[in-house]
Amino acid sequence: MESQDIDRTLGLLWRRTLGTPQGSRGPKQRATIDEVVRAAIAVADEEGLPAFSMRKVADRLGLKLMSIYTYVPGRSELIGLMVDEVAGEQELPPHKGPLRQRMTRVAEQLWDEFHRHPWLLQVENSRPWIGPNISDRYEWQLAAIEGAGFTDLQMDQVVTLLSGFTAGMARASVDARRTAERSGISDAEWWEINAPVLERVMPADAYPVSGRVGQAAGAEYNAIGDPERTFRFGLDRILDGLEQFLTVADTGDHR
Amino acid sequence: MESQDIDRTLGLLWRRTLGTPQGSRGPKQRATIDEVVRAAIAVADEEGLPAFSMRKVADRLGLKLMSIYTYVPGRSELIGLMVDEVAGEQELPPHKGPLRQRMTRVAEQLWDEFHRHPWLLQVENSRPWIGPNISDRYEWQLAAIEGAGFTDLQMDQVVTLLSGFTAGMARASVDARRTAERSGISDAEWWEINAPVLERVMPADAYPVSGRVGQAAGAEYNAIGDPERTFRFGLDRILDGLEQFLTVADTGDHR
DNA sequence: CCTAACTCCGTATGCCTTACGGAAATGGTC
DNA sequence: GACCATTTCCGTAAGGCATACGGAGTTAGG
Repeated sequence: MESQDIDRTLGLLWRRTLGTPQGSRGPKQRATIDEVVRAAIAVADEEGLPAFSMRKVADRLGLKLMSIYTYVPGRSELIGLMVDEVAGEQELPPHKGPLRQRMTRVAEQLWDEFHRHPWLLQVENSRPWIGPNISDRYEWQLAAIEGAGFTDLQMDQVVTLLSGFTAGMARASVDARRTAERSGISDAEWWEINAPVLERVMPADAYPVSGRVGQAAGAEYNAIGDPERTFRFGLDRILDGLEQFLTVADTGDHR
Repeated sequence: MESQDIDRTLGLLWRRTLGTPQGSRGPKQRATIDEVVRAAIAVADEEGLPAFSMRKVADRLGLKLMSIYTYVPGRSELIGLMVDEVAGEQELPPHKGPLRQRMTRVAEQLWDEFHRHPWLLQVENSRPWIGPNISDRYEWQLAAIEGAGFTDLQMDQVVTLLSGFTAGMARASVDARRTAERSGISDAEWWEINAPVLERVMPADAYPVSGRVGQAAGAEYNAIGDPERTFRFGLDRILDGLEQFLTVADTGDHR
């Protein structure tokens, strides 16, 4: 990655603040950066990130492949723009109500976003771009727990805890949904093929606990698991733990 | 995906149980499936999953590209074999000690595995393969909390909670490490390029809470965050929440 | 000894990103 | 009004990828 690309991408991320630096000479662009980003998001929404390609973005805009590179430096930078863009879709209303409700909203908001744009879970962000919507949301997430009794350091850890957990559960949920919708071989067919081998290879007594638990899960919901319910269960436990942490800190056990 | 590929891959996964069905006619294979899987893991360990290719696996074994396809049906099936293989690296010792310690070990084991094989976090498992090592580990994870007072359904949810959370935190940790080791542009250079733009675009008063929290984090550790410490903090809160759940259930408040 | 079955692999197809350079359009400047 | 620097759009090509197909050579069962 070239340093000028970093500069350029930052400029694109903050384009609403910085304005679009239009060199005035040449022909007008036939599309706008916003259209490119929106088209890219549409492609990713429909086909997922592995099938997302520069060509498909170009096709959707009636442009030819290489023209896209006059709008964005490359594929990974475009994905950075997409991530910040969808982070701006949700409102960040002023926080009110008790702490637990606020934290719940933080988690739920991410949960919804991951389900609206499942490809977010496939983004490699070894060097995350710092864009306006990401920044606003982080500020909003921290504000949700401001004044609750956490230290500054702990505030960051709490937000990371909620985000990380939610991402993990959303991944399971989205994978399950993808599996159900999978073209090619249906879920039923897949199990039909798996069953004879697995029965042969997994005798009943080899997996006593998993066998029992799997049966309970299969009886309760009609699938391997119910991701939404698992998300709720885990979130409740985490919130319990956080509240307890604040109580204990309050009575002086925790510095 | 063809149904015969599913069958074949299941056979490969459970090859130690089922034995290797050797058609006896033709020439002997020059390598073994285990060698292929081990070579593939080595490639992924060194270069990550995006750079992982069938050609590199072949090169490492002194075979030509297309020969790999006589061992495994394709790339995604090979990855399935790799996942199960590394799941078998860790011992699953009998559980002892208090519940909290047992659950900690479950989380720590995954934490370690993700750090030993960071590419695990990049695997798309919309249809997860059920292999022997995955199955054994799941049984072991459930056994860790067997008899603690959870219902069968809740046992699955607890394991999912611990796994999902750990994966989320490990992702942050691994990404941070990758960033630090990134070739091309160093972390320092990256911030040097970012800083002037961000200062211009993020005035001090626009992000009061993030600004304060970011400063606290920067002062405490020398980076954006300390993933290991965040993992510990979150895990402790989760374990608190789970213990509290059991206590409350015990006194009859929860059905 | 013959031949079915199997391994190894060369070739080709059709994706992908992106470097490079050319043609055409546009607006500022003389 | 003419010129030209700048910019857009895009054709081409290089180099990567997975994998379908078929051929050559090897092996063991009949």
